[in-house]
Amino acid sequence: MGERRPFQIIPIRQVDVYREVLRQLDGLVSSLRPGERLGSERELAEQLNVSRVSVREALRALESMGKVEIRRNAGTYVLDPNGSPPIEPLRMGLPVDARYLQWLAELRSAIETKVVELVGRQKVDLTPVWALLRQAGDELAARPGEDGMMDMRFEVLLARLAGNPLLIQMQRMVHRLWVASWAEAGLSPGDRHLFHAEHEGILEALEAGDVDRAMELMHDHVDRPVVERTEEDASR
Amino acid sequence: MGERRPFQIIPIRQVDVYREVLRQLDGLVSSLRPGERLGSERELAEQLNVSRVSVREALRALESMGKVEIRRNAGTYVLDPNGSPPIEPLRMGLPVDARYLQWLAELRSAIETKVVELVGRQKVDLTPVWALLRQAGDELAARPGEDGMMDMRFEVLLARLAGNPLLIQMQRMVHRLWVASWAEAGLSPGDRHLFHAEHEGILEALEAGDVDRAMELMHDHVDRPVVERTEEDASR
DNA sequence: TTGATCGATTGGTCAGTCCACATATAATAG
DNA sequence: CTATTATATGTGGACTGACCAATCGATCAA
Repeated sequence: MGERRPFQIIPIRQVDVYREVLRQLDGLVSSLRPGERLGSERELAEQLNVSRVSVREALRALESMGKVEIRRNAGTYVLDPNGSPPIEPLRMGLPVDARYLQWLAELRSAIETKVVELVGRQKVDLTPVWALLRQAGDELAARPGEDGMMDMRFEVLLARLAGNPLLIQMQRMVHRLWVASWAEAGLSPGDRHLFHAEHEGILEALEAGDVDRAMELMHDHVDRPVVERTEEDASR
Repeated sequence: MGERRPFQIIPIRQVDVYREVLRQLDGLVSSLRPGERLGSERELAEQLNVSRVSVREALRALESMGKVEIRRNAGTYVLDPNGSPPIEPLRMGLPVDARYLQWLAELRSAIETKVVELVGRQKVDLTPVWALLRQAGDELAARPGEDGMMDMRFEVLLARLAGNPLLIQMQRMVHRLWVASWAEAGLSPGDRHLFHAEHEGILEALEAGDVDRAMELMHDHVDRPVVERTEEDASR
């Protein structure tokens, strides 16, 4: 090659088609409301001037991110960003054993006590919680066997009153992990009558303005020793 | 159609190729160690007896889940499952303002106080933390301007001592959110000398066995009022 | 030994094709 | 007219075969 270079050689802008498609479709999804339908794969491909394959790969990525739902023969639809967050990032593929359940309980306790603290400090109106609790008491008397997810509903409502969306989201993740893990371990959810009584105790402490006591009660309510224990947990 | 039906018609089991490929590749990834290479797309496709397209879609999903890294012209490699978890599920696209930073601080406080509590209750050896703190003090004296991520390193080490992987993972997520948010808001990280002193205070309380005081110190250390405030935060 | 070259491999992308299923529309039997 | 049945169309799912650009090694020449 000669040393004279009459033309300035500029590297061609290498667009990573897939990334770009993902970026644009992600933006499109954000601009749409939950339930709305994206164009068909063929439409999107044509508008973006890329092949259907690239669109499909991007949609798969969005799907695995939980942002979008792909319905066979029906189209792709935007999901509610507040709907059940993924728990894989937290789970980390750890085996569900007694130790794991203890870790989970500690996590729950960290969050729930914070919720109680925030609710207590802000002196919010607790009437809806009392209403929920009373309804739960009626259900408990009528159908003692039913599950009803009372524990969950109580704490979700409380977290909502705390007014911290990040805390709510985190609670959602931990709760999902919680139910999944207990189901996987095949353990019973516990004494619902005891739970109900403890809920009342926490609420009463909150109403009385005794935040510290409410936090302590919540801590004991959530972070109790796991009944079934494996062999290596003999100590302590 | 006649009412006589000599043949029993059984619906053919329609396997969803993509799901099945994803399932199997996910299992393969779990069985491999971080850094290991999956077979080439063509190999995997042949082994699974599916097309390259299906393999690629599954790999994209695994990639967006952070389980795998696809390197152009080089292959697909298993990622460290402990490496920086995704923060999208927590972030929820919320705007970063003073309120948001307050929420984040509350989340941090929930986790960090729990960490302190666990460390305190287990009476673990705090020598490595002291070592870290001393080193940080030296750095602080030598290069006061440097960042060094001390706050982070201190709390990560403490969380490790607490021995709860779920808590550690959650802390990772919140920390990533924390640094990202403060950077986005364009705020200064704060008085590093003060932080250092507070770290020492927390450690001293832990060493003295005063768990409650350590928790309180950590709470105040993390959940302090945000300096810059927006207009609508006049109240309170 | 050093440097250039060639070829095989790999992920990225594409066009085109076929399939199964769903929905809406049109045709038909009652 | 109604109700049922064909039919047409659109959708995501999957496959094939091909080409590209970058990378890495081996081979070959200076």
